Amino acid sequence: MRLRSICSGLDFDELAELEKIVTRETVKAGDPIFDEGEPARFRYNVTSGSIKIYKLLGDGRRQIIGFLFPGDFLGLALGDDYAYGAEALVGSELCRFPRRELDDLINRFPTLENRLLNATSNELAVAQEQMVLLGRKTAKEKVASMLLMLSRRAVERGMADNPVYLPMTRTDIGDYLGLTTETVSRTFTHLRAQGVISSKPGGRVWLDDVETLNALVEGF
Amino acid sequence: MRLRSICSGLDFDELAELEKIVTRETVKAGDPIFDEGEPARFRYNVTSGSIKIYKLLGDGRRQIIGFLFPGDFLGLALGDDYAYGAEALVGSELCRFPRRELDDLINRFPTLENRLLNATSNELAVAQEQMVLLGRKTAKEKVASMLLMLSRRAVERGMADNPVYLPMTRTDIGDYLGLTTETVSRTFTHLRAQGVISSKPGGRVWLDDVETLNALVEGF
DNA sequence: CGTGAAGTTGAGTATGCTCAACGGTGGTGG
DNA sequence: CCACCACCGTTGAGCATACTCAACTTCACG
Repeated sequence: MRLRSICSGLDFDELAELEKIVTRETVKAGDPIFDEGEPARFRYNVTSGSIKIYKLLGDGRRQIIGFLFPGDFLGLALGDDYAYGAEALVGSELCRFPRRELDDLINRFPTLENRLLNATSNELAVAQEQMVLLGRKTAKEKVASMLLMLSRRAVERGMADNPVYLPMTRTDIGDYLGLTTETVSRTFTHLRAQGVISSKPGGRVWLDDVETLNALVEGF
Repeated sequence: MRLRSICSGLDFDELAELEKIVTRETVKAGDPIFDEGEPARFRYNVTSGSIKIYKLLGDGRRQIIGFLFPGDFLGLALGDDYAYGAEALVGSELCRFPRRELDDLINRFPTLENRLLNATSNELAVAQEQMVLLGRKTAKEKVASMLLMLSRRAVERGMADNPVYLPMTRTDIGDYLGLTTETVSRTFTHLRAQGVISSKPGGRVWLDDVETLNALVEGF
């Protein structure tokens, strides 16, 4: 289970080699995993919890470039240093692979490389979708898109699609959508007033009117 | 030369196989290469010219997710359909590979797959950088970032770094930076008035004060 | 309970958008 | 060859969406 995503479809030899170099790591909510610009000594695979990855500008402005959930990779980028920082949103578990050794394995096992190519292509498509959101959507459309994205990803992990769980703060949501906390808060209030969503404490949001949410995402 | 980027580092057998399935395609300025949502029958490699790739919202809002130059790949994304549309900015040449056949070759030649993984990882890093631009930078910072990006990419292709060539319209620039044409135009005027850049007809822009441009990019 | 962080709401503002007019340029056809 | 026309770029005036600053409330955790 803990190597589910990276390992499924691999044969016995490959799995054994991966087991040899992996280290399990447990982090608490708010713990940094690595910082932007730090030497990239490890690559990771999330096995439980949720992680945010972000980039910073010189004056402290922050852009969250992704939220990661079980099965997602972390630290795959090229280059000697991490291109972004990573921090746990809630208590999480990770598989940690020394970069050198994992890259050697990737070169020796084409199945593994193929798996990584798929994961990276997928991440690229998600990033391109996010560019549309950041460049061309309104605050309401941005929030609607995020809610449906989280719902879709929960389904992918075999969870319920409807009460969406938001483990991140309003500030995190703002830094992900290119908005301020205040605007995020007002937008939630507005969607709630319209009867599109309803929320209960603990960061759970019900999607009451998925039709309207979808229309907001598509931009009609 | 025409297969430079996809082929360098490949051995004779691999090159010969690629030659067997490639078709050369020439397009004029403004010609579409494929549309978003169309079945993805081909993958491409740009050999000359420049291409824009973009995604659309239901009401026509457009986000340009990248400009491609010689050596860049096109249509690599997963899925049966193209996730974005592509159109030539100027007269361009492309190498076209039937998707099935190229994917077979990729599976047979790990060197080729490794090359694609690198290209995709690189594109992902660029996309993440663009998310920071779209979500957190001001109009002036966005334009400065784009100018330096084009300068850097020109150098990568062995061209001069300084007079930057802009083969795209103000509308394209706006759709790339998440701005309107008017704001792009005003920002250029402002940078020109400040003595940071100067421009001559034909879309050539001189970067006169690279220090200031860099400061704008880093966000201090 | 008390404390600090997170969330919400309000008032005023600013950055960038909309609508509009005008000038330049390149391509086309008379 | 030149006149016309469409497209592109620029500039202006007014406006709107989202930001800033600020106060207050709620919540989680000791």
